[in-house]
Amino acid sequence: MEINKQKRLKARGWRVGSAEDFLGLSREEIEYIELKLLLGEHLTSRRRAKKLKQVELAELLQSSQSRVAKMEKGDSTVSLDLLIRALLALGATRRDLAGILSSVRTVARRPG
Amino acid sequence: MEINKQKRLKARGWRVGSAEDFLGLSREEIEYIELKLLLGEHLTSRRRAKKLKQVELAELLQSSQSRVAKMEKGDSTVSLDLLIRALLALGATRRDLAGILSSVRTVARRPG
DNA sequence: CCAATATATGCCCGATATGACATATTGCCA
DNA sequence: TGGCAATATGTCATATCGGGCATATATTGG
Repeated sequence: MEINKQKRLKARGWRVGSAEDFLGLSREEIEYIELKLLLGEHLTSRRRAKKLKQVELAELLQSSQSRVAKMEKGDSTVSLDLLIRALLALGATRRDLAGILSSVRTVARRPG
Repeated sequence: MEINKQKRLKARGWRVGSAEDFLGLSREEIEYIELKLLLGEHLTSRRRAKKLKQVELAELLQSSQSRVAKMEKGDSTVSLDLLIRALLALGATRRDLAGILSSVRTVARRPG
């Protein structure tokens, strides 16, 4: 687990601090978080592909711009449910979702 | 969409009745429900593969037998979140999940 | 066919996610 | 650099989810 990932996760609300340090996260927890980030990233690209702004997608989903922003960022207050329903609403099929899940998340990495 | 599926879905709490008939469900709604059923079925088989009873899995998940039963049946009060976390807790990886999603659900069918 | 065991269903109430709003931050282009 | 559009973040009330219990219904072994 590299430093960059740690930063990205710690950045948002993931209760990682205090007693239980980051490295104390169990495999499931990590996979779960990765899942969210992954789905969020794909939501962004699907939205962009349709030339929609967050506000417009929000309208489509009967939600709000702020919530869409949180979805795309994998905020801790957003459920997989919402994320998946959003993707479905943008036309993704079950197989598309499968493709997303099996894809490898590319994390920006500093040279060296 | 065959009769069997309709029955299975209507059986549980899916608000399908009254005004909006089953056929009125949108593609997303259908995919969403299928997703749950699919994940639920795989949860059952993973649990069985580990020779666990629902009570035992419940304990593992810090949940209750009744909730596990509902997960496995794709009850409407169960979120994808819970289902996926349960699968992760049983050792499934993101790729495993992807495999599940892309699999085709086999529905029992009467001969003839 | 009967117990015993496993699973399913219904309900309640406390926990958490959600939409909405206000506001801050970023990104873009002249 | 300024100014505007887009996105991000914080907070709150309400709606929905989740654990737990009671009980009904399967399923299994004798």
